[in-house]
Amino acid sequence: MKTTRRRIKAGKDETDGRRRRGDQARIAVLERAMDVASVDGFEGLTVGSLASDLGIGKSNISALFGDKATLQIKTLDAAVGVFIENVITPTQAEVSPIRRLQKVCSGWFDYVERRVFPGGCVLHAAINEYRARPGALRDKVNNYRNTWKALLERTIREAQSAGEIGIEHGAQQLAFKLIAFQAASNTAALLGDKRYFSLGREVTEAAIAEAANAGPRVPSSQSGSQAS
Amino acid sequence: MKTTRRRIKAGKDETDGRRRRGDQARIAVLERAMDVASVDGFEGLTVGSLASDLGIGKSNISALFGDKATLQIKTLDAAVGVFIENVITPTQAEVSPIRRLQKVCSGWFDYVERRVFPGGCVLHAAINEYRARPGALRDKVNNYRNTWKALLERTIREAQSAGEIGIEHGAQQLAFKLIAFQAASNTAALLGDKRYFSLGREVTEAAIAEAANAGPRVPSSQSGSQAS
DNA sequence: AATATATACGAACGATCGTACATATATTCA
DNA sequence: TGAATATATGTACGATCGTTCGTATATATT
Repeated sequence: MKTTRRRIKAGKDETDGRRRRGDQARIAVLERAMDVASVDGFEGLTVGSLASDLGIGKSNISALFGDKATLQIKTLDAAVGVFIENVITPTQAEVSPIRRLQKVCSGWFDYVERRVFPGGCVLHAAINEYRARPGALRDKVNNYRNTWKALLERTIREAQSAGEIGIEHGAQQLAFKLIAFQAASNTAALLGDKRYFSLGREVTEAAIAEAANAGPRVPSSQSGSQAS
Repeated sequence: MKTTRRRIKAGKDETDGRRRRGDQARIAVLERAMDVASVDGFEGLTVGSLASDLGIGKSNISALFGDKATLQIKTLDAAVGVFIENVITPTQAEVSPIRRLQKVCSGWFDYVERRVFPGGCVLHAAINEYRARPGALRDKVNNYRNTWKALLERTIREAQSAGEIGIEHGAQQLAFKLIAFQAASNTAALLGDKRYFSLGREVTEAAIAEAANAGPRVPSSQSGSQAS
């Protein structure tokens, strides 16, 4: 089931039986590593526990990936690939920029709610783990974050060019809000705060709808003001 | 300098020289542990590096705190104490609920910008580290998060009762937005994204001002449809 | 002065960490 | 066929992990 939920496509050398075997072994390691990293962090990855989880030897993992730093990088790349495949790719067919924006946002909430990764959004996991730690992984995470930022901002600007969103709304500002709602919803989901998670969905839709000045208000939102 | 920036008050037994000595030693350890935890996480705390940083023996730390789990808990408690002292306490004198809300929010941004902790807001650090990891620390972190949530929501409701904010605005919804802006601003600050950090300040002020329907617009953007 | 308590130190333990090395097996290529 | 390549295994190494033990020092209590 996890195998059908996501899949890393095998490498090019599908003719060479040796590399095919190795690629499948690497994929198996990465599938497990992504789940572990999303929960315990990329620094929480250990060759030993990974090997015992998969029933193989530590030295095999070392042989497949070289050293641990490479394993972490490959795991991050693979995880972002899964993120793209689950959140971004399904929305590219939509021609209307604002509807593409709506779809990619609602798709993000679905992706978290479906627990594609047991630790929630792997991008937020990586960002928060390396936000204050210099190194190659932080640079890589920062690049991925900037890519996600750019995608949202570009889509918003396209919607402005298409007249779907008034130009008086700052694209950066709306993108910031959407990213902020995602960050808070991610932790809310994992901490079991269902109310705040669904609030994240609501205010996200409302923010987009408000930018498109045909926007309906957020549904009164005053659904009983009890705290948790 | 850091010593003046924050300070853990010594224990009760100030008469007993032994306990006074031990309390100061514990404080020294915790001061360092808080900084490390805010950057490398509470799981990144190690007795060995902590001891060598402070020029003392590992066994001394063990003797002072018992085991590592206790050290982590004490570090979290101390860090939250610093958070409260820096963000919450200075605002309690303000009688107007909405101005108290404004102050506590702008105080949070100051606290992150001043790097009271080198890793940014220690509460967000802890939340993201333990969001998916069962255990005593996660429960503790969740309680602290709920306390912060409750403080914001309560202040908003008090502002509503005082007529400073219309009751048509959901207290939970506004609190969610403020917390979300904080989460995104925290990572932005630490990743060097100054633009997004200042955007966090702006949209926070705008969200509060908009709730108070006397709210001025956020400069040049976020205008148009004023909320009901 | 004698006893008790709490902090400090140093050495050592078993466990796990990442890594290296020698070796075996599977697959390809000449 | 034999040589070359890539994956797999097992063992071992040094480093660091958290923790324990015995002991020394400082302070308090009697």
